[in-house]
Amino acid sequence: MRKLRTVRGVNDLLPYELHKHNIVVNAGLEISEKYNYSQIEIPIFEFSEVFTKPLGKSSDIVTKENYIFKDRSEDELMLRPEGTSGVVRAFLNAGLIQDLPQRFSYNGPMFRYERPQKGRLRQFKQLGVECLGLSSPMADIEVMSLGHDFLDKLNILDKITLKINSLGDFDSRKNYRDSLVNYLRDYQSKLSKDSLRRLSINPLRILDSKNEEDQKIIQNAPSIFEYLNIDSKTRIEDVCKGLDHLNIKYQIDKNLVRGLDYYCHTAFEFTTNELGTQGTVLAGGRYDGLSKMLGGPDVPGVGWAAGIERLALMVQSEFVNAIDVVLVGQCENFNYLLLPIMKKLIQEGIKSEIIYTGNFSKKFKRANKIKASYAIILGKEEIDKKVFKFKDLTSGFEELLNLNQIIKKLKN
RNA sequence: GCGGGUGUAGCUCAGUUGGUUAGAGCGCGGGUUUGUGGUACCUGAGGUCGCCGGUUCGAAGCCGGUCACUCGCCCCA
Repeated sequence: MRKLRTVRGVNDLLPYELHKHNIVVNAGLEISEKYNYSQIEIPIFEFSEVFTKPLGKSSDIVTKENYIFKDRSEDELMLRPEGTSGVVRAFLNAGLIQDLPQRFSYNGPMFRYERPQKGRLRQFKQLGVECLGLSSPMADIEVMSLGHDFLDKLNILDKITLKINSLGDFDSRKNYRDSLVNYLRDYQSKLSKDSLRRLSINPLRILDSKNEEDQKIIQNAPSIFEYLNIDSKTRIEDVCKGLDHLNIKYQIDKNLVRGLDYYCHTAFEFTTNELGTQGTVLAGGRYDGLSKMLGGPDVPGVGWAAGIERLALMVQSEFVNAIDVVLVGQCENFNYLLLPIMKKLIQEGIKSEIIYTGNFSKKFKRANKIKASYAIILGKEEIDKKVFKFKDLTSGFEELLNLNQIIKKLKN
């Protein structure tokens, strides 16, 4: 038979892998809930505008990485490449603007048509939080603290660095952008091909170029901090102050830029160097203009998204699928007698499996393989005496007991 | 979209300058064991050598193409 395969960059998740994903998701949802972020679920695809308007025409996510298609009614739809736009759209649709602030958490698959790499897939999962309706820098600090606690819960904080920057408000950013472009124009001949392209599309991106020549040029480039107006400047100072109060370590990275148009002011990334080039594990920032871009009223917002696959790669945890007890009968007919026994055990919260086939030898081999702790054995002798043989598979000790006695022992 | 590396059994990998029937370990099945597992021994199954084409008397190994994986770039979580 010819092997069927999955679509490139779209992977199966087998139990031992899903196990780590679940650790990540559960930790994220739990800590979010404690911070009073309520779980929300939004569609996996939307009208394309939901994403194209906020993300910006210059972003690759919109121009070349999208999964766009038309449905039977000729509506142009898009598989979601990220979560924030959809959450804000849902928030606006539900009229929750009447009841601010709103705090949401979400998790689920996102889709980007990219070249797959380690920690980067075409269908990948994100877990994120959004805090809507608070313009105070306190909200920025809050979501970063939440992200920090999340990574702490996963026991990977020692491998993580938090980098923050301010992109300023719209005016500051515009002024800075102009002066940066002005500066870079003088070096046009020396800039890398990629950066040259970015010069007209998204000049801020040149700041985090990995090209060595570019790096040299950038070193003497004007800094965003020189162009922050008072409001923007105090904001980033307040954010730093808050992090200090929480004893959260961070680095100011003036070259940290966000790729998506809707970001402003605070931008941050939790990164690791354990995952090769895909080091960003949780990232976000403030997006005060997003709601307006979607056609809604001005609503300030701040949030982040974390890559579940990337975090799962860092989590240390082995998948052990052990079982409390197996039930083995002497012959196939006894399986019927074992069914209600298994049901009872399961009702008592005891993980059980009847081993249906094979002779005793085979059944015990399987019991061993699936890491069973105990076996309940039912043969002719036991039926005559109206008991079960209960075996401790670690010690090999066997005794004749009735079901209630067995349950008592198993629950100890 | 661009560049590098890789592709042999379920998994990890050998396979000499191209040579006849492609191997190992682990795992899997059967047995030694007709009421008892782990250990040990015996034994068996499992391969279009990613795919297509070319060179050759002969290709797992060489050449071209293609697909997939992987690392980096772009981009991003």
